Amino acid sequence: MAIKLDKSRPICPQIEEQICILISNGTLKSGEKVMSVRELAVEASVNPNTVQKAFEGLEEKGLLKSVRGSGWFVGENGEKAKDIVNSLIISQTKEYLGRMHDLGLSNEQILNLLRSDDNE
Amino acid sequence: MAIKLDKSRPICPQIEEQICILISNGTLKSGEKVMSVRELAVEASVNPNTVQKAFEGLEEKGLLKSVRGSGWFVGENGEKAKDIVNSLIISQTKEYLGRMHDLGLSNEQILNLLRSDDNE
DNA sequence: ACTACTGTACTATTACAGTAATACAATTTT
DNA sequence: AAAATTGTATTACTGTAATAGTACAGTAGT
Repeated sequence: MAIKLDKSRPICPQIEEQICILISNGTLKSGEKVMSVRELAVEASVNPNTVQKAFEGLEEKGLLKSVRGSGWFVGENGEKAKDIVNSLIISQTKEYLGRMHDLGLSNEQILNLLRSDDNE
Repeated sequence: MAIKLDKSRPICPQIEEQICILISNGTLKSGEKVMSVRELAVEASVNPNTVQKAFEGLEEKGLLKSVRGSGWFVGENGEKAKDIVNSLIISQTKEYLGRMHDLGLSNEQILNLLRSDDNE
């Protein structure tokens, strides 16, 4: 379960996002146990408190549930994860398009830019 | 000179970015005087110190220059602004594509998504 | 039972961005 | 000359994110 983080952005939501992705694409399955708070903290070179907070956020969303003393487990509602990932895709795309428009690009210019980026 | 800011992100670099755009697209011309630190702070509902910091950043980049007691003026090198805007476009596009890949989208899926977003 | 692991809770500390208020210096305007 | 406006500098405060350290509670394996 590799977690890659961008240290220049808030870490907690990034952890939530990554786990959400792993659930949505089936890498983490319903009922499955996930890495412990301390374990993931070491792997991601992050403070256990930060991981704890992220897991609690995912619990509120119904993606994880905790069993005290035993561990954290993936929730039963796998579709929820896909919904969240989709909304992330949409919101981040809107944000990106807005920025590009601010920077003076038309929709067509944006598409051309992305097409050329494919060939790198 | 309208400045629109996203309060959920660091303000200082946003101000720098917006001014840079205004210079690159010719809204602000070489030698022209820009709004005063205090004036812009009021217009953008932001602290004067933050504007001051942003202007100093733009001075380092050669886009603005200050005359004590008189005001801030647009520098002579208009091409520099365009270069900076272009590098912003490229870096933010790379970042966006990276995020979308993390979220499980292929290049083709991203292009389709953006094409459909055009028709909103 | 014991040990090791787990989640949970709490306080203190650090770092950073932005705010707030004030004072001073230089130029422009009147 | 005086007043107003500008840039500049300094200090203190606030809110937030993350770290650090510690302690406690529940579970699992031996």
